[in-house]
Amino acid sequence: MEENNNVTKSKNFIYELIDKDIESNRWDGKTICTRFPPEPNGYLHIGHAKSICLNYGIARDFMGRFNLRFDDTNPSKEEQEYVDSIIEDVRWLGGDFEDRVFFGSDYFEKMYGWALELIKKGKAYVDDQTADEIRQTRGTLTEPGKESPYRNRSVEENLNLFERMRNGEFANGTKTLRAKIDMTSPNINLRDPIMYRIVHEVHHRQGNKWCIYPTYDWAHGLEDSIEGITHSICTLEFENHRPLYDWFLDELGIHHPQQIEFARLNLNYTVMSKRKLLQLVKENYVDGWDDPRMPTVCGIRRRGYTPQAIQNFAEIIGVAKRDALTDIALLEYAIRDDLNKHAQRAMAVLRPLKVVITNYPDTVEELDAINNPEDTAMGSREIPFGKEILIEQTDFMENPPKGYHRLIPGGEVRLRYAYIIKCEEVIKNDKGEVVELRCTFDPETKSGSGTSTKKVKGTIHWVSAKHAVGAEVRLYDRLFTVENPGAEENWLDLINKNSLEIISSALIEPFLKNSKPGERYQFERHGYFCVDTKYTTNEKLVFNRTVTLKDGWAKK
RNA sequence: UGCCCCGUAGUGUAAUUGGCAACACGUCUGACUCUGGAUCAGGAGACUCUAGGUUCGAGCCCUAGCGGGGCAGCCA
Repeated sequence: MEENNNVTKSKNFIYELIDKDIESNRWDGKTICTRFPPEPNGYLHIGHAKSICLNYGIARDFMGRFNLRFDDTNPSKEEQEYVDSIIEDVRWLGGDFEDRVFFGSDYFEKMYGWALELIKKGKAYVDDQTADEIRQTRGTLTEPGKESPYRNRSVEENLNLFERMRNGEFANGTKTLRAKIDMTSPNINLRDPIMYRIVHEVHHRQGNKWCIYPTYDWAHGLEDSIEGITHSICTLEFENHRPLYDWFLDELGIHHPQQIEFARLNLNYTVMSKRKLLQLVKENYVDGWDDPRMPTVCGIRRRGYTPQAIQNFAEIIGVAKRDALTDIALLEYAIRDDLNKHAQRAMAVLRPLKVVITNYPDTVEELDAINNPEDTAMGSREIPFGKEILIEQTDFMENPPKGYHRLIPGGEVRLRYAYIIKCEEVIKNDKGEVVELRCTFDPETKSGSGTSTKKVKGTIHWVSAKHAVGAEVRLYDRLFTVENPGAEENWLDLINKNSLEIISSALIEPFLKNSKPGERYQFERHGYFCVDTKYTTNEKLVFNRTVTLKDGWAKK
C-alpha cells in the first residue's frame, strides 16, 4: 500500500489520539500496533475494507505493526472456508500483516488461566441459572437487574465448578461463568456479563479440545493484550462495551490497549449486513459471494476494482464517529481515477450496426492507435481497417435531437484513429429498422496525417467486420432501487431487476482476443471493463463493466 | 422512562483546538480535445439542529431542548 500524495490528508480523530499518546509516551516507547479482527463467519465487504485500510494505514504511518487475527470464539458459526477467503482478501487489499495471522482460539488456555485468576479474586462466579433466568434477572433499560442466587459462592466452589465445566461434565446452557460487577449498572453490559458458556461443538481449529467458549467481551481485550495491540479500533456499537473491555484488563493488570470506536461504512443502493448479504447469496438473488454486483471484496474485485482504488476511496471518505450513508459516486470516482491512468484503451462495439464504406478499396489497412493517452509509455498498437466496419447503433440517429453530434443521414463523423466518413444512404429492413449504412470516406482525413483541415464535431469508435472478435459483455447497474434498502422491511422487493444486462454478441478489437482473466481495459466511450475470472473460457471471452465513463451528454 | 455516542453545502470529511467555515466527490458554466472521457479555468451551493449562556469573539466551551444512532444474545 502506498501513501497517496494526491489526497490532502487531514488527520482523523484517531490519528490525533495516537499523536497525543506518542507525545505523552503513553506506551513507553512500545511499537504502535493495530489489528483487523474478523470473525470467520462470512465474506469480507467494502465496509471491512475501510477498517483494514484504517488499521493497516495507522501501522504504516506510525511505523508500527498490523496483525490479522481471527476472532473465532464461537464454534457454531465459523468455518475454514471463511478463513481462507478473508486471508486472501486482506492481502489483496494491501493490508500487509506479513506472517502475523493469529487466531483468538489459540489463546484459549491463557484466557482460561486468567479466568481462574478472576475467580480467585472473587471477581467471577459460576452461575447455574438458565439463559431465560439470566435474561429475566438482567433488568431492563430502565430497571436494574437482580443478583443471581449463585453470585456469592465460595472461591473453592467456583473453582471446582468451572473446572468441571471445562471437563465437559455439564450440558449446554446449564452453567456459565460470569464476571461479578454490578447488577444495577445503568450500562447493561456491566450487569455481570457472561465470560464463558458451555458449547459442546467441534471448533474449526480446536476440534473437541474445548467445550467452554469465551464470549466476545471477555476474549477480545485479552487477545488484544496478548498481541501487544496499542489501539484496538472497532465500530460504534462496541462503544458501550468499552467500560467492560477496560474492567477486565484492569482487574487482570495486564497490557491495556486503547479501544477506539468509529462509524462503519454504509454505501447507498446496496446492503452491507452480513446477514442480508448471506441471504442474497443463499436465495440466489445474486450469483454467489463474488457476484460483481455485491459489495463484497471478492465481488468488487471480480467487477474490476483495484486495491489502490479502494485504498484511495478509504482515504477520501475519512473516519468519524457519526453514522453516514456514503454516496457510491465517491467509490466510482476512485476507480475511474485509477483506471484512467492505468487502463489500456481499446474499441468495442456492444450493439453493432454495419457500415459499408463504398469508396474504400477491398484492402486492409493497419492504423496506429494510442494505448493510453494519459501514459505515453504504454505505447501504441495497430488496428485493422477495411471496407466494412461495425459502429455502435446509438452512434447513428435518423432524427437526432439538438446537440447530437454523431452520425446522421448526410452528416459526417470521424472514425477514431481512421477517417472521416459521410453517411450517404440508410438501409432498413421490413420492420423499418436501420440495418446498414452506406458511407463514403475522405482519404485526406486519415488520423495523424495532418493533411486535412476538415473538422467534425463527433468521433466514434468502430471495429473491422472482417477482424473483430466476438465477446460477451456484462453491464451492471446498482443492485437496489432505493438509497438505503437495508432500512426497509421489504428490502428484497427493492432489488433492481435490471442490475445485470448480458450482451452476448459484442464485437471487440482483435488484439483483445488474447486478454487474460482479470485484465482491465477501457473500452473507449463506454467505460472500464475487466475480463471475468469466473465465466471466461478458451472459447468465450466475458467482460464485466466495472464502471461507465462519465457521460456529459447522457445527462442532458 | 435509563445509559452511551453523534448532529457542519446534495454526499463524505476539515477547521491551526475560542479567531474570516475549508477540501474532495457531485452539480453548473466556459476553454481545450480525434474518447460527449481526461485535463484546465471559473460558478452555485452552509443562518455549522434549536434556544439560551460564557466571551471582545463560539462550528468548537456550558445548560436545556430537538433530531439521529446504539444497548436488555450463553452473537460479534
